[in-house]
Amino acid sequence: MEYMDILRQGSVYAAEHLIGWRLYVREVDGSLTGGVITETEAYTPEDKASHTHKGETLRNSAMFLGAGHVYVYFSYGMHWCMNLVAGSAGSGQGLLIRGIVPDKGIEKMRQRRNYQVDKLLTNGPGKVCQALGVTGTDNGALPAEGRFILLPPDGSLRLAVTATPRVGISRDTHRLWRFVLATE
DNA sequence: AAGTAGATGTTCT
DNA sequence: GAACATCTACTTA
Repeated sequence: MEYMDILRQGSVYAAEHLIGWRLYVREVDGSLTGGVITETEAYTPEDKASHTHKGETLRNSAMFLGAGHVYVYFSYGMHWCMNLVAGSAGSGQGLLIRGIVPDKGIEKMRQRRNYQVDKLLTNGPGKVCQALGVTGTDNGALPAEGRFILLPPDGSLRLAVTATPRVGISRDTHRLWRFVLATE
């Protein structure tokens, strides 16, 4: 399946089924930086923890652009976090990229992350954006425009996906909308 | 190994 | 003012 077909199914479906896919950013020199998506969280308008729960605002407007767009927001006054927008235009749903395992451009990520040990490079949503160089200027972008690239899982990988409660929220904590890749 | 505090800006009450 | 889809450094055991 194409990644767009997965995103169009909605954020919960996409958050689960994009685990194992590879997310890359194209650098200005043309090289790729990124890796395997290992952790995601889904958000929908019905969900009280979602930025879109109270409708469209200036900050969250990219979440209403429809499947395939990128929503980047500024978190806790310090960090950028990126989502892939899912569902149809106007539906206001997306999935937060919480973690990847780098497999391209690792040296660039180490520099951007101030030479953290590799295990800590991209194991959190703020860390992912810092390592990939994603900021507010990427808000509203489309992968089709070439800066973001999504590739299917490496066929040799055995994918075991686990659903858990989401991290860092205080409302609608009962939803099992965090998905992690359990490697074996 | 586990817990706490501090940084810091935007959004909402 | 308070809360916040976070991260790091520093404490205590």
